[in-house]
Amino acid sequence: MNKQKYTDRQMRLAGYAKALGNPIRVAIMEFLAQRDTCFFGEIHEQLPIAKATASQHLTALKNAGLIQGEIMPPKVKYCINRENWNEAKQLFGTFFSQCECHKKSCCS
Amino acid sequence: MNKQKYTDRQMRLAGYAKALGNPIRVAIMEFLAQRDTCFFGEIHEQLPIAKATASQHLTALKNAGLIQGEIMPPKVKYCINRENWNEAKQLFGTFFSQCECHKKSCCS
DNA sequence: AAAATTGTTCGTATTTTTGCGAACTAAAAC
DNA sequence: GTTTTAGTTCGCAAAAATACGAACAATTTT
Repeated sequence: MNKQKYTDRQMRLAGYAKALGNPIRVAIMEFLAQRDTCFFGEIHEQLPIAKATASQHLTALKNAGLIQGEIMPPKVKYCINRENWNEAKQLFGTFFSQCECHKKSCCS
Repeated sequence: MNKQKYTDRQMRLAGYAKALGNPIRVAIMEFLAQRDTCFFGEIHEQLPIAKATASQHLTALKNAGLIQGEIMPPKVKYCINRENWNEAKQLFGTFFSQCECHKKSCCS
């Protein structure tokens, strides 16, 4: 029974991936990446979903650590969480460089 | 109602991300990346889950396009799908370079 | 031919995700 | 103080993900 549990790094990578595993959330992140200030309303305007649903997706991204919210009554400004974004960037970078699939050596 | 639907690129990125949105599947991909030939049994050996569950996760990765299976009776050999792996690598690379968060300009 | 090996599929149960409208909260504007 | 504005949270329903054991299929071995 040498079943090894996955590592903390794998957990973190999976967590970020899961957060990005939905086209709406990808669109939100890209929208945030392009603009300096993003109020909820601006974000919601771009999306073909109800306000409540948009709020949920933002909460999911926030819980994953990819964004952060700042309350500016009566608005809420969201922005990318730089620290975690960079961690995710690094994790995915390392992940994808594990297999240099242009070489014939990987996968027969 | 200028709600724009997400793009095909965003869909593809989200699809790959969703497939990687689970630590077991991340572990499977990393295991495959390290070895040239991987039979189901070898993969399952590494995982703390039932055979049926492992098979499901492999099917999920295969449906996402990240791996491919080759039947070698009575075994099945899995390997990374190089073409799609490279597409995913490129998609994530582009995605994460959209916001150079070391600059102060992004997110206040 | 019978038995063993190697995985997949089926059936089921539990949990999580997704989405919406309605109700709610908090500050701003009037 | 009442009304607007801007979002969040609640409650619900439907769908998808996760996990397992049992049954099944296909080839190899005996």
